[in-house]
Amino acid sequence: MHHIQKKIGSELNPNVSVDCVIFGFDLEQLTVLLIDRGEIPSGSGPRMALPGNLIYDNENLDQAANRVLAELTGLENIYLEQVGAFGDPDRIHKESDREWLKSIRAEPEARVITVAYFSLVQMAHYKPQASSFAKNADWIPVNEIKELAFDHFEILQAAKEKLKQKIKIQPIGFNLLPEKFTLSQLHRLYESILDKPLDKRNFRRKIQKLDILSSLREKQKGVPHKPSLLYEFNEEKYQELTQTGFDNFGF
Amino acid sequence: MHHIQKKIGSELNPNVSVDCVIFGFDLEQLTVLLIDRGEIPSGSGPRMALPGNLIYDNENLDQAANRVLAELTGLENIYLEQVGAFGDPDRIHKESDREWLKSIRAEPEARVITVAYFSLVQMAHYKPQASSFAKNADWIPVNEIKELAFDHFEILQAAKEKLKQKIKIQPIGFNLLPEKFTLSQLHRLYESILDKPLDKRNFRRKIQKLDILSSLREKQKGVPHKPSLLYEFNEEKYQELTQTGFDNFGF
DNA sequence: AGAGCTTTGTGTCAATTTTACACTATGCCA
DNA sequence: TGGCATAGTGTAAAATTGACACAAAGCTCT
Repeated sequence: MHHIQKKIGSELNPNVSVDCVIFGFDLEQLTVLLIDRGEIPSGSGPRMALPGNLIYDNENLDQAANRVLAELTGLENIYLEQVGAFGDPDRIHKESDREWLKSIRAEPEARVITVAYFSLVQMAHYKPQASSFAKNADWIPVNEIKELAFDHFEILQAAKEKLKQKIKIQPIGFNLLPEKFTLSQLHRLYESILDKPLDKRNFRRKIQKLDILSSLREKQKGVPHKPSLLYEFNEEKYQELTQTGFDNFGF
Repeated sequence: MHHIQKKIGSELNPNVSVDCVIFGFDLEQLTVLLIDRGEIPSGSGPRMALPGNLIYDNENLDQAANRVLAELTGLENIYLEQVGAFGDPDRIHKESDREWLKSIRAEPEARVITVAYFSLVQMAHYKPQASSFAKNADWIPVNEIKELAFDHFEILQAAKEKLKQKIKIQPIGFNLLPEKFTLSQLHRLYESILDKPLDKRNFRRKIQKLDILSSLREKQKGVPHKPSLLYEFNEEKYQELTQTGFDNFGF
């Protein structure tokens, strides 16, 4: 991202990049923040790609991922987790990709391995930054994504799977919801991530039994139907729960 | 590993290495194959390290991990799974580490990120290769490992955790056992990996209900107690099981 | 004001799974 | 033959899961 000033005394490492799968939830379905690389000169490859960049030699991988995220979204201190490293020697092959890579200061001929992360953000908090990328960034429902540039589709699949496994073990889903949310929204979220229907009553029962939600004395307003009670995630109660060795939400 | 001939047309990538956490099971506890780097000139750091090496520019990460594994153990086609990428810019700091790195052709000053894998091998299959490393390689019980060179201890922890999670979802433990094994051995294995006691009768019931073992009409011999029946893992039955969408062993 | 629409919120019962727990059987060894 | 060590087995109570249907609340439209 050429608008970012190069840090003094640091160099881009030509061999290692990070890519971020930034998940959001529009209260209906799971979405991912993708970048439209625009019309590509000679290429016919997919236009959409995950945000990412080369790392600097003086930052660690987590820092690099946080940086990429912040440059694009302006968000800091958000949930971020490594998915893994990807990198076939021939992962870059299209002429169009080379052009693109030059634009982010990568050397098109270099063999690059990329470390993928996924992050969970509240879509409402997202404010596109004035970077060259953010202009072309957009939330796309995961289920509508059929292909991506480079090996990004493969990375997306791995990120979805990791998220799926992780949410069975930790209640990280709250990072995707507003502070105040309804049980129905939480229900939809779990269905989206686990990619299967969950019985409404059984879901509610299970969640309530965990006792990690605070019920607010507050209702939805302005909805054209019976308004729902609002809830908040209760970090303290969750900490108590984990201290008992609990690590299985049973989904 | 300087005894390995450099592949024609390939170069070592100075920025990316792989490290392998090679798990074994001595029928009592979980062990890891570590390399003793020997007396270190000026250093006081830990002598033991995970096997690993830089990657070649013409191999992918999985291939590199398989290569490291084969160079050390002579084993091929064994269970291997990525743990993740590690790499603080300052992960190498000791003078002694620099000497060591030179010996594996790494550039001591370069910033290296490493991609960690874990693999599961039958200890009985392990035959040390005639490499400079294998002479000093040895199986160490995981619970006795208190420190390792570089950031390898952190990697080991991550590998243990990954193995723990994975075995709750897939019956990969069989890779650590001989073809024929007893239920008690399997029981001990699960206890070692999950790091908690499991009730004997409940464990046996659960495993048997899965119906992925073939009972052999054969008993242990030469043991100074009642001999146990021997079992084999039944790959076909496991495939049937997974085709029902099964992905939770309930541990 | 009332009818209709949409989503919320709730309980029970049967089936399954989990947990806790102790004694007999078998083969080796001394 | 007695002692030792581990294998192998069953049950009952408690907890969890899965399937399932209808009344309540607020909005909208007429």
